[in-house]
Amino acid sequence: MPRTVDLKEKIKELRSFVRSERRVPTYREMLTLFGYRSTNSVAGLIRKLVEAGFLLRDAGGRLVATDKLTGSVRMLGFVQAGFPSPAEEQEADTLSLDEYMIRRPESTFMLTVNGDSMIDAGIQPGDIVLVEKGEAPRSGQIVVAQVDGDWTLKYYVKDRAGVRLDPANRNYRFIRPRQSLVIGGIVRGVIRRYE
Amino acid sequence: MPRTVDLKEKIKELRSFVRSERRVPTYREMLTLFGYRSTNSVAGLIRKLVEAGFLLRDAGGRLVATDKLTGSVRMLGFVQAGFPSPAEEQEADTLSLDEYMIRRPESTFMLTVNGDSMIDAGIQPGDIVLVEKGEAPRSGQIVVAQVDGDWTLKYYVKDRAGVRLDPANRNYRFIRPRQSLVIGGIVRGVIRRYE
DNA sequence: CTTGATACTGAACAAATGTTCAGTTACCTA
DNA sequence: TAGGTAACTGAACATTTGTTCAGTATCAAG
Repeated sequence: MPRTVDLKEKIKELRSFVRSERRVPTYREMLTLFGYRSTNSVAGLIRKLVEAGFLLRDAGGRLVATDKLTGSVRMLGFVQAGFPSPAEEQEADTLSLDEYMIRRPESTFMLTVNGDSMIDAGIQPGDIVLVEKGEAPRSGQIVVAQVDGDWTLKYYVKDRAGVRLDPANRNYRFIRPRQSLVIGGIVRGVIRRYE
Repeated sequence: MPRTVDLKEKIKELRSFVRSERRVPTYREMLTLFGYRSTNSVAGLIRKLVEAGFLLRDAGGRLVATDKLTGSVRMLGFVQAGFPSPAEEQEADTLSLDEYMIRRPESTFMLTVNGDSMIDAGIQPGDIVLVEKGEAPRSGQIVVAQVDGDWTLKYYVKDRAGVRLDPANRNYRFIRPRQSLVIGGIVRGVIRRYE
């Protein structure tokens, strides 16, 4: 068997470049980045990186970085499963939070939550909800809705009497719209930042 | 006063291109994208987009898309403040969840939570915590820690008796490490996806 | 050792790139 | 309605781009 190149180090270098420069380096830039002296060497390496799924070629043949390369966070297991070893860290593919959390960017918005009406659903004041417009809510989903003039965050529930909006807080009662109900959007995700 | 160009429509087109192609279009591509017939027109528009902060030039003079252009979600106000009008939607700048949530990508990991020991802090089973390694925790921060062999998610608290790990659940008691305490990292954020 | 497959070099090439120039067109305001 | 400023056209240019070629170096397996 002939010799094989070690991709890991190259990927690390490439990831670093793509993150800081926000673009795929040119062949000449990869020369110095990877320590080659021929652009043909770069071409060979790129072929491997495409095969491995770190880069891909668009319709025009241009190189595009994938989430596997670009993503911000390394996806790992469960808390109880322990903590990753340095070896595992290097191995783990990265993931983009944007890709993970947002299906339809054109119709998704962030809203800051105030009030504690959804606290038992794990949505606290100050949290940010990702709201997707356009689709009709199903019973049990959390929605941003305008009930009789006031905007609020509640569970959307359909029952025999019609539509009901349930809080996730025992101190509050459910609301049943009297005159108007406008669904602003469905809550697709929640994010919270500490500090 | 001479005429002025309407940037909004162009930005919309450009955002759409950058999102789908994951790169800034070339001048020739912008010709068709913006409906121009001269690359010099494109150059003029690019100058405006750079001034407006949607694009920027790196050290080598290459065009780079900013988060203002690329980001996945539109940042808006509070739930009680109402819902954005279509006009506001067009205006709002976009934001990247990765940039917003993650300071140090190299040392940040995602872990899926199981167990309900932090439920009163709004962290539910199935949620994903963003954990940052490397720094020493301060009292009151949530940490992923190995206490006497078991990995767990708790508040890190320093008191007179030493270090204590507090759950956010009245059904559980705090833990005080007997033999060993390993801090895996500090919880910098929580994300949750519905469906 | 020999064999063979792969990694890599060095040089050349056509195509595509961003920039620049002079000149024309469109529009707002006074 | 006239003037002026910015938007835009059309064409040309030097660089840079990714790709390709033939040939050498390296390494593992038999």
